[in-house]
Amino acid sequence: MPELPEVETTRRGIEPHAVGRRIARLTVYDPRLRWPVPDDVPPRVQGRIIEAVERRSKYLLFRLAGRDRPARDTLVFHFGMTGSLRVYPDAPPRRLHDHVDVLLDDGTLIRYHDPRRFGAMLLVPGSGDDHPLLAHLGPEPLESGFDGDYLWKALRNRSAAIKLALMDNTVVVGVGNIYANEALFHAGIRPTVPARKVSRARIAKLAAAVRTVLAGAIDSGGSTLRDYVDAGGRPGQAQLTYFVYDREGAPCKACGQPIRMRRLGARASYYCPACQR
DNA sequence: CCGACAACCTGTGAGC
DNA sequence: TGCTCACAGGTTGTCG
Repeated sequence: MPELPEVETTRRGIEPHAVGRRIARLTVYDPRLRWPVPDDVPPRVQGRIIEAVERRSKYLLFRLAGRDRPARDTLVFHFGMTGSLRVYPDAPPRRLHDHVDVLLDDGTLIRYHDPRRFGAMLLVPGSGDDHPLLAHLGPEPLESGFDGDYLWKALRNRSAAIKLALMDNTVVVGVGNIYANEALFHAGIRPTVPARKVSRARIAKLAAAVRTVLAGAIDSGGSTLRDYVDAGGRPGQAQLTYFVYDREGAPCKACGQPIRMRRLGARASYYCPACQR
């Protein structure tokens, strides 16, 4: 499910229900996620106030106020491929693959659901900025640190295919397989080109395309291919705007040529042979 | 250092 | 109808 737009859409759906509320109870029904949820997470989280719901990369971060002393901690979720976090005014019956319930003091329930269990939930001290998962992340693509100059400098010595480099979290965060394909289409760059061979001007175009593609997908409520729903259970619409992803053989929306698919690494890569050089 | 690949899981759709 | 296989939004870890 989730690249940056889906996580951000989820964050926006949860934030108004959660900020300022106290966690009444955290229940782990099935701790088997990417890393097993430690037994001490519920007692360490219960009774604490959620001060903010933020996003870094594809991680959703609940900032928890200190219970007695002012130390803050962060409850981190990652959605893997099929994870989703939903808000319910009243708890519905549990379903298969529901893993965690976060019950708030006004009765609101936030429930984590993840069939494939590639997702994670962990409690990290403080802001978590120095945690191994978060410490080495590149810039946020929608913030000011990410622009054509930055991306050119980050890629100018990389021999890997541009699409693989764009999906590298140390270069820029949040760009997964779908939006890497889409951004490269809008920039007119073939996914297989070595990153360092792309001109500075075309890299600038790519940085702009990453931003517009991600921002547009957030506006559309994210992409729903199969599982993804937002915090209110609604599917996204961004998949309706794809130019290349999962469109092998279909005509390019710009020039009519059939879209092609190649595997790069183990990931399907889609491109227009005429528009992308 | 880098790249290639397997691994972690379940569900679904295609093909036979 | 039912079996088997390939593949799916992500990331980590290992090997060469």
